[in-house]
Amino acid sequence: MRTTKKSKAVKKGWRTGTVQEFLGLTDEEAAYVELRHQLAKALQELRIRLKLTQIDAAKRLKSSQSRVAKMEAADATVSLDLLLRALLALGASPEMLARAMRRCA
Amino acid sequence: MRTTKKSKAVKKGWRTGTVQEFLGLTDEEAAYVELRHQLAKALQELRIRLKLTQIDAAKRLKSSQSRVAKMEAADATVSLDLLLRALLALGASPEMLARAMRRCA
DNA sequence: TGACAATATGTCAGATTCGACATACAAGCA
DNA sequence: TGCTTGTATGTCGAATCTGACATATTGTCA
Repeated sequence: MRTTKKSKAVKKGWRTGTVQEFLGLTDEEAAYVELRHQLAKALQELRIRLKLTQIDAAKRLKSSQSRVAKMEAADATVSLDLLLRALLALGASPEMLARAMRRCA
Repeated sequence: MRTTKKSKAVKKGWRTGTVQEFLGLTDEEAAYVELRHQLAKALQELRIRLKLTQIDAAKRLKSSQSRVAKMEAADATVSLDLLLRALLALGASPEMLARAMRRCA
């Protein structure tokens, strides 16, 4: 939760804390979840930049529209493995992946 | 194959070409394989830096020694998913992951 | 409003990956 | 040489992940 959002919430009397605290996640688990979200976002951005629909993307990935939607939503049934392979298949450079990872820090 | 190695090989009359060419891999497939290897290497380096045996590491990862060995060998039965979770569990920072990715480029 | 295109969600059988175990191999030391 | 410790490899039942399909939701334009 960003600080700005948090302080506003505090003023309004909300109980605060990170999602991590709320769910009782360890640091690795939190990092893992964050990583998935960053990669999912990167995938969506890349697809849109390429002006592809999810169906177009699915064809390139030899997958289905529904799975592409789940990838972009970082659905629990989607592995990091699939996310990374999808990014590479759409032509993401290692640079791009590295940048996405950095965002997690 | 690094250029230095290649030129030496050429002098000795070896037929050359990348592993990628030889196996007929697409760019994404090659990148995927390279990524796995970089992460596997990073995992081993991290474990050794922490002065852990594979058995110690396995305990922290709630896995087994054999699987740790396979992770470090980038065995085909090990997913990127597992590799990344292992790295995070040993305390690798997103920075460290990003650096490993960069090495692929 | 209705019709259409894009995206999201639920489900499932088949494929892949998991931890665990057995066992083989390698290096160092008595 | 045998013994010990650390690592590598093969296998397997159970768990997870995948593509595909059906269907629901959302957004946009006439």
